[in-house]
Amino acid sequence: MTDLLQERDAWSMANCSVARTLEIAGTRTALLIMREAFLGTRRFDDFAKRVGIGEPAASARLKELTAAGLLERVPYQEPGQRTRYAYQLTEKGRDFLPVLTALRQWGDTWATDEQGPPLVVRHRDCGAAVHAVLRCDDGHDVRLRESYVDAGPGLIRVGPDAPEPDGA
Amino acid sequence: MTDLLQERDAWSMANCSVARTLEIAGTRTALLIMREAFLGTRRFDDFAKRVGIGEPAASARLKELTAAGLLERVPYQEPGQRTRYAYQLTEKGRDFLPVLTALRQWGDTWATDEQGPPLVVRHRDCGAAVHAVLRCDDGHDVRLRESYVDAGPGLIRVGPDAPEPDGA
DNA sequence: CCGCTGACTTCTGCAATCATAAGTCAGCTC
DNA sequence: GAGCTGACTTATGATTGCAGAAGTCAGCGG
Repeated sequence: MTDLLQERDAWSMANCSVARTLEIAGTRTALLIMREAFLGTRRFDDFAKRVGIGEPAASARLKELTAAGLLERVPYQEPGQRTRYAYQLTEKGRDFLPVLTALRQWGDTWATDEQGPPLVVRHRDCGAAVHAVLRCDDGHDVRLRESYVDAGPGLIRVGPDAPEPDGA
Repeated sequence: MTDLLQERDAWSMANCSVARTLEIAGTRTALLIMREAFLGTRRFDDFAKRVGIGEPAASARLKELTAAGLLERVPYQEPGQRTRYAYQLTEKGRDFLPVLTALRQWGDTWATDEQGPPLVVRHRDCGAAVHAVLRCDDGHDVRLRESYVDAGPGLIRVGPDAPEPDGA
């Protein structure tokens, strides 16, 4: 463990990846819409009904997530019906699955009633339950408290010994 | 893949683990405070300053997270100072790390500027970067689109063939 | 070319969230 | 026991988020 945390006040969180992710999809309704998308929902009315939100909220969130590239609007046509549009996950959106898995897993562990979790996600090949786990690039499992924080290339230092503190 | 998703409207999301997690820590400020806690912040003023939020918001969020059991208020005393209280992660709070790791990772991948991510989390033993990955109980890596949704013990069915639809 | 339907959008108003600034409080130092 | 300091709490007002209801719109069927 380095002493990077000792100088915590010396770096800015302006470009924090967690904060940026939350800017894009950090509201309750946006995350629930992403959950629904992973559960196979594709149509506007179904999103609103199944997430349990009003149409204005569904509209705003779907528009934002589409603009951010997590969802895409694709035309489809049922026989004898006019062309309609569905919202489906892009690669960028599908890559969001670990976030939802981690959220679901935490809720399964710490916020479930006696009956247990309502849903179980299983591996297609073997049927075993899927979990989000932490692993390092060397292939080791990383348990809680077995990690430390290091400076990355995008770290912005501020304060006394910083190059040029432009912003706060 | 079962046809569970076909009957999507037949089950309620009242006890959805994702939704429950978001009820507890689903706001932007709560998640950022949890991030700060993992970065080692423990004191009230530091939380407010480093997260970049006002004191009322910090106060409310810390109170909620403490009440929910993710943080605990512990007394400490610096020499020559009166007793003060610090907020530190409980086991329940530490178990939240996969959520933040997944959020950070998505931001690192999809929302970083040219300079790259500001922080890198490394494995204490080997120094390699830590990631959130999906794995099944049989030990297989689960890639995107290699999972399906199954009914869990807590699934609540509603509608025509449901036992007794009490709520909406 | 008219009515119907699913997919939105707009309107209205309420409730929650948040920052700024000012006020309170406890208890160690002196 | 008065002052000081960190840790909050309490106004106040702006902003955002949200629901419900009503309105718009496009295009297929008839």
